[in-house]
Amino acid sequence: MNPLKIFEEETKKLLNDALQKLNLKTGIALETPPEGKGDFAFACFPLSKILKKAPDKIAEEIVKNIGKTESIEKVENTGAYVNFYVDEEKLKEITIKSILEEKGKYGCFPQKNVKIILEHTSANPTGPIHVGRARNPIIGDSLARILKAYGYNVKTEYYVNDIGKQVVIMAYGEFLLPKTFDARLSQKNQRNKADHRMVGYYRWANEQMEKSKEFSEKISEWLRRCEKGDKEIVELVQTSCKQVLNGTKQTLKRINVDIDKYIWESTFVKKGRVDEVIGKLKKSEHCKNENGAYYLDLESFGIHGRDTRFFFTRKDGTSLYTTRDLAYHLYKFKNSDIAINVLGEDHKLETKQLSIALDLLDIKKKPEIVFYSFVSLPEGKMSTRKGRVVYLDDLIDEAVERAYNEVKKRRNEFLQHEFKERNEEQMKRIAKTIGTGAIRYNIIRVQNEKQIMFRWEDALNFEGNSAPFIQYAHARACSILTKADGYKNFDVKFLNDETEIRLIKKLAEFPNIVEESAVSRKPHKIAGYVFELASSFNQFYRDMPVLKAEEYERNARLALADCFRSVLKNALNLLGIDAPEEM
RNA sequence: GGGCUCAUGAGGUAGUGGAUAGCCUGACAGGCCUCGGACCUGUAUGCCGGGGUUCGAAUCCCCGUGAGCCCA
Repeated sequence: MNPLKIFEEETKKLLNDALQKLNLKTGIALETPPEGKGDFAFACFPLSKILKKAPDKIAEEIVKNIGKTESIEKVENTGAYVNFYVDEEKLKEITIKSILEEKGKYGCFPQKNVKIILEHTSANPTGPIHVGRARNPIIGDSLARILKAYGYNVKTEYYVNDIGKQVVIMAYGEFLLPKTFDARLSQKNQRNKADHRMVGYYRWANEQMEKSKEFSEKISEWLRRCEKGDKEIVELVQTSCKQVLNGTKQTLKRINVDIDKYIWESTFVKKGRVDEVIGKLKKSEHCKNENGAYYLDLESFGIHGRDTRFFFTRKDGTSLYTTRDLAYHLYKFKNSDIAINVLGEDHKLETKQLSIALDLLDIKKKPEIVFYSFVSLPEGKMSTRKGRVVYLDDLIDEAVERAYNEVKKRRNEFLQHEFKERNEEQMKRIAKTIGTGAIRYNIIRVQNEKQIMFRWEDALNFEGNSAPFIQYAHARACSILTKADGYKNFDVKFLNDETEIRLIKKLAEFPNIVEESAVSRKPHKIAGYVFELASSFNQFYRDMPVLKAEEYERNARLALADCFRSVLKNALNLLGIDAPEEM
C-alpha cells in the first residue's frame, strides 16, 4: 500500500470540490511545501490572472470553501498557497501497519504484465571491466531491480560483441602467442583470472599492429573471414571471448550483478537475421550505393556532415556493427514490450542512426536509452589498450580490504563491552558487504549524465554520504531489536516527537520514490532517499531512548525501529546493496 | 569545423517554473561518550557570464565561455 497516496487523493478531492463551489476550472497540481507548512500545497498564482484578483485572496476563499474530511486535519493559507496538513495519527497508523504487514513487499507495486528487456554492460570482451565503464552494470542492475519493484517483468541481457576488430585483435594475439607469453604477463599482473590474462594478448597485438604493416593486414584478413562467418576464425574468436566473459561474470557477481542472458552478436549473422535486415534496407528509397557498399542517406532526417551517410554493408557485402545491432533490436521487440539500453555517451550517434533505420524498416517501437558519462582519471579517459585504467577488480579488492581493517579495529573496541567472540569468517563477510556497497553507492548516487573524476579517496569514502553510513544505521536498528527481544501491543499514539513524526513521514514516502525512480528511469533518486531515511533515523536515535523508555513508549519505538530497518533494507536492495545486521 | 551532454559554497553533489536553494567532505565552534563514534547541533562561503519568456527562472529559450563525448 502507498500510505501517502490516500491522503493525496483526499486532498485533491477536497480541493476539487472547493474549486467547483467557486466555479473555477483548473488542473490540480499539488506541491510539497517546505517543512512546517503542511504536507501538500496548492499554488494560486495562475488563478489570479483568470480571476483578476490577488492570489492570496483566492487562497483565502479556497480555504473557506474546503469541506471536512477524516484524513486532512487542517487547511490554511500562507500567502498565495493553500496548505494541507494530514491527520498525523492516521498517517502513523496506516504507515506502520502497512510496513509491518507487507515487510519485504512494502514499496513494491502490483504486476503490470509488461515485459522489459533491459540491455546493460555489453562491454567488448577484450579485457577486465574497468572503472570507466563500471557505471554501466551498476546503473543497469539497479534500474532492473527498481523496474521489477514497480511491477514490470524485467529480463536483463548482455550483448556480446564477438564479431569486430577488437575481439579479432585479441584472438589473433592469443593465437600467435600461446603459453610462452604467460610468463611475461604474470610479472605485470599477478591476478590469475581469465579476463586479466587475456587483456595481455590484446595489448600485445595492438602494439604489433602499430609497428608492422604485415601484422595489421593479417588482422584485417581475419576480420574479413570472421565477418563472413568463417568457421575456424569464428570459433577461435569465440573461445577467446568466452574466457574473458567468464572473468567478467565473476567480477559482476562480486558487486551483486547477475545478468539473465548473454546474447552473442554472431548468432544474428548465423541465423540469417542480418541478411534479412540488409535486404529490407536495400529496398528503402533512401538507400544508395558507393563502390558496392550500401548506405542510407540520412540528410532528410536532419543529420548533417559526414554522419549523413549511414553505411550498413561493406564493399564485400559484409555487415557493420550497427547493422547487426538492428537485427538484435528486431529480436528484442519481438520478445518484449519495452526495450531499454544502458549505454555510454559515446554511442549517441549510433543510437540515432539505429532509430532512423528502425523507422525505415517500419518498426514503430524504439529502444529507450539511458546514457551515462564516463568515469575518467585525472590524466584522461581510461583506455584498456593503452593500459591507463583502474580495474573494477582492483577497486573492489581495495574497498573490501579497507572495510576489513575498519571492521577489525572497531570490533576490538566494541567487543570490550560486549564479550562476544570475534569471528574471522563473519568479519570478512561484513567487509565484503561494506566494501562493495560503498562502490555501488558512490557510483549510483550521482546522476548518470554527470561526468565523474575517479579519485581513490572519493571512491573509498566511508563517512557522510556513503553506504557504510547507511548500513550502520541499519545495524544499529537491528542491534536494538535484538536486545529488546521482541515487542508487542504497541500504540502509535506514543510516537509524538518531532524526530519520530519526521521518520514516519519518510517511511511513508518510499512507494512514491520507487514510482518516481522507475518512471523517470533514474536510480539515483533511490540513493538520495536511502540517505535521507538513514539520517532521519540517526536523529531519532539521538533524541529518543528506546530500550530505556517506559513500556508504552518502548513498544512503540521498537515498532518504529523495526519499520525503519525493514524499509531501509528494501530500499538498499533496489540498489543491490546488502543491509548488514552487524558491522 | 559540425552535433550531443554537462556547468550550483573551497572540493563534491540534490533540486518537480513557485515559499528561506537542500545535503556530504573540508574549515571553525560545540554536544553526546548512548541503545554500537562509521553519530548529532551550530557558523561561514553558492546557482558560469549576458539577454529573453513569465505574475514568478538554478530550472524553459537564445547568445557567449569552459569541460566531456562523438563525427570529421
